[in-house]
Amino acid sequence: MGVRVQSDRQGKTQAQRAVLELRHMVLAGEIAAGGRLFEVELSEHLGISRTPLREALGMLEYEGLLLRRSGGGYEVREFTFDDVSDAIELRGIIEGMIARVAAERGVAPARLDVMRETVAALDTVVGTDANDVNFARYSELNTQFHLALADMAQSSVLRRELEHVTRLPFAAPGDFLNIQSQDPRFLRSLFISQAQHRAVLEAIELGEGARAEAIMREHARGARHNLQHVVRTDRSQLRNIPGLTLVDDKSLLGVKP
Amino acid sequence: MGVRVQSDRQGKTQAQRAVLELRHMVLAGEIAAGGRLFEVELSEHLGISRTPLREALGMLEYEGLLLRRSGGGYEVREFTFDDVSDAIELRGIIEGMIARVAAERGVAPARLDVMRETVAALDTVVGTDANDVNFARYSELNTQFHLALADMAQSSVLRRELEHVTRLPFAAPGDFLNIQSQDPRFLRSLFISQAQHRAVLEAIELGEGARAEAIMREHARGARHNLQHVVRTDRSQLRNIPGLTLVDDKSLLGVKP
DNA sequence: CTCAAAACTAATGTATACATAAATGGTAAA
DNA sequence: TTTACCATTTATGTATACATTAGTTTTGAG
Repeated sequence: MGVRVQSDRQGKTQAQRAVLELRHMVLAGEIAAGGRLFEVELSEHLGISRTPLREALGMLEYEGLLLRRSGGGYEVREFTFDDVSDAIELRGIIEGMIARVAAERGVAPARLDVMRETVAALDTVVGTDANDVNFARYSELNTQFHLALADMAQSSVLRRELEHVTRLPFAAPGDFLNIQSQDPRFLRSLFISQAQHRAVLEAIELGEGARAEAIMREHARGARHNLQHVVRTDRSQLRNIPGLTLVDDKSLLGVKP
Repeated sequence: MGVRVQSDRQGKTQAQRAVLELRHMVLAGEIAAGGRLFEVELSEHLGISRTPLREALGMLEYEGLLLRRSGGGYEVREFTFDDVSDAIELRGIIEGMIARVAAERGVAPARLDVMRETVAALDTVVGTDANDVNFARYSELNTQFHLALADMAQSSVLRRELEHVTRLPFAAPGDFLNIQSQDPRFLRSLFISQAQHRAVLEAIELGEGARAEAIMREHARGARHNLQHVVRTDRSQLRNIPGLTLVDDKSLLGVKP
């Protein structure tokens, strides 16, 4: 799944390391949305030959960050605000299907235990007061929760598709947790989110497929709400959401305040 | 979308042509599921250097047909019966979301007209009697219908995701239309399918998002029913479904007759 | 001045050689 | 017999040179 942990930085091959570097360059705005990528220039910049660089470009195309041009070469993909919104919702749709399938087919006790432990740990982290939230730990456990969920359907097709969607910047479950906001609505959303974690675990345990699906779809809506909250009240926080620099200004301006 | 038309055969580059050839080799069973692919051997076999061959292998990994091995290199992905089933259902889930979003956001009249014409053409092709079906034309128009639907949400994220899913063999809308069956249940499924085409068009026109979504989800179920029908009554037809050679025998045997 | 064709330059696609890592086979020790 | 180690072979990763295509500039005609 699109989880950007530090250990990814030590890629095994030059191509993999180039992926990390190029991704960073794009997300940092060093190459603008719509901007072309030139192989010779980039390979010199990264100090590698064109061969692994080309491989890296292909991988980033798979991730959805780059587009192939009809005449060859790549450009950085530009997103609209709706794209961001759709990607988040799509994640919810697929996680919803995963949760339903897990509920319908049943889950091995060991896998349920993993999720139970994660949910219990999340409960301790969230606390009972908005000032009582360990954000870093929450983010970590949130990721674990979503990884555990991805495995629950025991379906390589579903896992792979979820992985594909969440490779987009802004589409992974934890991509909105870097927002620095003291607005109580934002902080309160964590409580709601955790309630949904608990609820979907219960729905799966009880074999309630439709309920599980509905909960996960609504769960993703939380990220969409947070996105809208940021756009409306504090746009400086957009820099804390990966990939938002790639969204065109026109569609951001068009978001109703 | 995963539409395999003949014009794809003339790839612009050697890498693209290698993709076509390799895909064929895998789907024809020339390389078995789980089997390794060796670059030097394949490049000699295809008469190209390793460079475009490597590019082609990467593209087929993106399609989901090949898996990357931890020590490098690729192997052909093996599927279970459930994988096939899940892929079909997942397509329905995503097409369902597309239909809902189209209904919710509205669709430009020109796009609606395209779909109206396609549905009308499908009506003439399906006829009123099971013996009165022009299969080749149906298949063509069915593809057009699904392409038109993919465009209707006007969402690059959704279109791209649908494209990704349907790149899998057996997951594209037309992948079950090569089944040669005189069983009236199979033939009748075309009538039902076409009724669903009509219904989803109407739902989108009327802005009925939930209805549109439900119809497309059920629509994909038709392909799952046809798959089960074939497995239970006439397994010789499995060769007419792309990618079924890649499904492990064990899970095929496990399908209840 | 505009447009089309030709010439030139830059970028991408491909082949090949070299470097590095993975896999295989043989041998010795427990 | 099994396991570990080492040497050899094979396969993949990378660099570089060459071939082909795309893009830009220049020139000439109407």
